Amino acid sequence: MNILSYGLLGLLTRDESSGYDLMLRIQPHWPAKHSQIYPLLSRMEEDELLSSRWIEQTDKPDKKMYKITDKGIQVLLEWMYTPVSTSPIRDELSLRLICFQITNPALLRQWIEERRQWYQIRQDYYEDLLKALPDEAVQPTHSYFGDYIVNTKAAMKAKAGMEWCDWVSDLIRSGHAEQKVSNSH
Amino acid sequence: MNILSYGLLGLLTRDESSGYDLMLRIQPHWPAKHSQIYPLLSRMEEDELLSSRWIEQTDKPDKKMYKITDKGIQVLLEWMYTPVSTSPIRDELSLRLICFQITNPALLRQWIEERRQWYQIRQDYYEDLLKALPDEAVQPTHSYFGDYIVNTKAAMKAKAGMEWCDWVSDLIRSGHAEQKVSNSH
DNA sequence: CGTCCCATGTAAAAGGTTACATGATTTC
DNA sequence: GAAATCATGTAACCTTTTACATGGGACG
Repeated sequence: MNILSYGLLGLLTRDESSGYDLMLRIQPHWPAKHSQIYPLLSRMEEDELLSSRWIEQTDKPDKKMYKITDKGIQVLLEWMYTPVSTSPIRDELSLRLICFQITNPALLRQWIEERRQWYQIRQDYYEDLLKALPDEAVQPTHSYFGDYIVNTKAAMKAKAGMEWCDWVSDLIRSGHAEQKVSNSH
Repeated sequence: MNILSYGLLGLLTRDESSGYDLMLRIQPHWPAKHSQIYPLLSRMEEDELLSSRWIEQTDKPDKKMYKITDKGIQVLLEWMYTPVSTSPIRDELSLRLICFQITNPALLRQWIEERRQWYQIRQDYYEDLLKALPDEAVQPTHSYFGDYIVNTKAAMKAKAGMEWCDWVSDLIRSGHAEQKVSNSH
């Protein structure tokens, strides 16, 4: 049982879902391909954390709907009371920046511009997800409160990324800077 | 040749380094264990991107110092002109939050508190790295400008994370909220 | 006396990506 | 006619983590 498996179990506490649908639902929080998800679901069914049934469809391919079992809920609950891990952050851009001097300043400007666009797309994406939530999700007792704060986190992180890009752009435009305090942008 | 390999090559454009030292130097930007780095360095030496020599030490174990070759610089430069990838973001906390309702509110408060502390430690860490840089690193022409902006990025991200934690804490303290606009905290 | 830092390596296992494989329906 | 969406699965490969393996010096 890895983190992704628990995440899938968690999604299944809300709705009965197909593997394909679970892939789409978990993507915003934990990118995973179908080739990784289908075997995990099979294994969890073997371990009796999930049960499944085939739904026949006429216009679309048939699908296998998964449901969490009592044992599944128990296993999920046990996980919830274990320490939360923090994932390592790996950004190729960082590795390029620390040696970008061997190239030219235009390349730096291009990277920052591209990255800013990427952050913008991400911010828009998560704000769309927020808009799709019911208004009552802002209340801590609401069942979608978790989605509300998680999507807000992603949007805030993207915004911080954009601010960093703008800060770098200003720095390279002016060619110099007064201070090197990180939170004085 | 994976991203980590290029990152190691990049660090070696600055100084001749041992594998152990490269591990310590790359950790802030790309977490990697020695067991991953040593084989990559060996392979790059085989491919003649690096050369090495043993340095005998009396008080510490002997070490193998790596130097980048002309071929290595060429390969690194080619990589610099390829598209920059963006790493997927995976956070266990997000997966827990979207189904935390099956537990209790105290657990949520605990997770946010712990996460805030973690962000604080990260911010302090990257600000210490910034303080260790020479003052002139703020200038885009300086050889440490890359480190300056990369460490600032990490510090800003950590700060954004803390702001999110505080925002969530406020939400759960007040028990309700007026708006659900992400950038109105 | 135990733990941390230095320093190098290998092996096995787990996690994740890319490619292979199939196939109907819808949309441009 | 091409591409995207829905829908499931397997196999090969690459990346990363954990564990095995060794050993001296410093510090408390």
